[in-house]
Amino acid sequence: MSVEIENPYKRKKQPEVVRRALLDQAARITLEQGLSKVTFQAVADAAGVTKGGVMHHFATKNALVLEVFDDAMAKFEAEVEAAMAKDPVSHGAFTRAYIDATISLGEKAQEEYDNQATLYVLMLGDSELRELWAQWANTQLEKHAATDDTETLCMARLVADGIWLSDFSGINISDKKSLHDRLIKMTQPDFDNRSGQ
Amino acid sequence: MSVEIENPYKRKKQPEVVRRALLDQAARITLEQGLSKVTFQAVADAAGVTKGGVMHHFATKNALVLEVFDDAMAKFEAEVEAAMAKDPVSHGAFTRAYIDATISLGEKAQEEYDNQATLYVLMLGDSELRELWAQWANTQLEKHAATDDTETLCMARLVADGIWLSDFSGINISDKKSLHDRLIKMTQPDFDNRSGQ
DNA sequence: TATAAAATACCGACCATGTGGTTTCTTTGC
DNA sequence: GCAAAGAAACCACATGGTCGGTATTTTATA
Repeated sequence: MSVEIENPYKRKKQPEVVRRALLDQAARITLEQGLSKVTFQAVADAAGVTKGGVMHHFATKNALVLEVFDDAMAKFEAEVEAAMAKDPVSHGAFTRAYIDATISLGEKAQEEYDNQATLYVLMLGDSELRELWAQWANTQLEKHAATDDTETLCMARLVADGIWLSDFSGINISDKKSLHDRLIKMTQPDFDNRSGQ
Repeated sequence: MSVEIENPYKRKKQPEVVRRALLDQAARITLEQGLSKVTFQAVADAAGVTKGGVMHHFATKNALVLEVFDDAMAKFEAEVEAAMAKDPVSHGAFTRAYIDATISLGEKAQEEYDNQATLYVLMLGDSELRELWAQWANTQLEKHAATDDTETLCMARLVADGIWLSDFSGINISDKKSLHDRLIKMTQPDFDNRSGQ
């Protein structure tokens, strides 16, 4: 029953949990305060470990940021693939999934930090990450060229990106839901035929 | 462009030229290496003055960055207004101008593209600047509500933003020119009537 | 199964460097 | 002469990174 200070070394070792926390906190700080505020100290404090602890998991800051980015990209990819799996229509399936993964409507779980925003903020601030992103995106486009290569579909994806940008910077969009529905309609197989360009 | 390095103290004093060089170099570094590399030292070196010289013009780093941003925003605004002035059609004039100011086609001067990119990179990395940008954009939207408030026009602008994003990150867009033309068509007064949504 | 050894997880003191910022001084131009 | 332009030396401090220590967990071995 003594009030002795616990020996900090005696804390339970749970590398996976700590590692996860470090990535999450680093992502949160990136989003809320910008990449420059993602310091070993800040991440360590946020995750409840010491700087040394962080550096045990991530040798350099670059490595840390890279892993945060990879993590975000993996989540994004998973989200897209999950959405595609549920889509019965093949034409435009990738585009629909991309749109839904990119645009955050009210219904989307907001409690988790915004994964897409982390992704974009990181890549826009670092040319190396930008290349990784471009590589991923271009690969995806090639992969789904058979079903998602029309100009209309490309445009729909670009609108989604634009919406994210507007949202993030705080620019008003009058009716996002309506716009979203319109985008989805644009991805229907017969859209380009039934309505003029 | 950059001020020549002559014997210190003996160089002619040209505060306006130096100031301009500082803003330009800071913008260039922002674009090429990211906001974190914009240090007094780096800007000073690039412009051929000393750190003290930079700080004579810009008391703090925030002030420097803010002025770079203001500068870029002013240039963007000027570009938009110039384009609008030349447009005989009122409906969608702002949107057309916005599109042309945002998308960099071959014919467009590199400077202007760089300016736009600087704007976005800065604001995406700093929440304070983001607010400034949102404020400007929202004001513009209000101002041109009479001529540019339809969902189609909003969408066209969002595509333009999306194109910039793709361009900047290096994602392939098959036929940008064609897309651009399509966007411009979307801004015609009778677009929403003559072709289905 | 017991135990020693090796590997891992994490702490905490330390260091070198670059940063934003201050101050003082010299030069120029009116 | 005097204010502005700019140089140059300086400072405090946060940062990325190193290093050696300590506790826990896993693995090897008997």
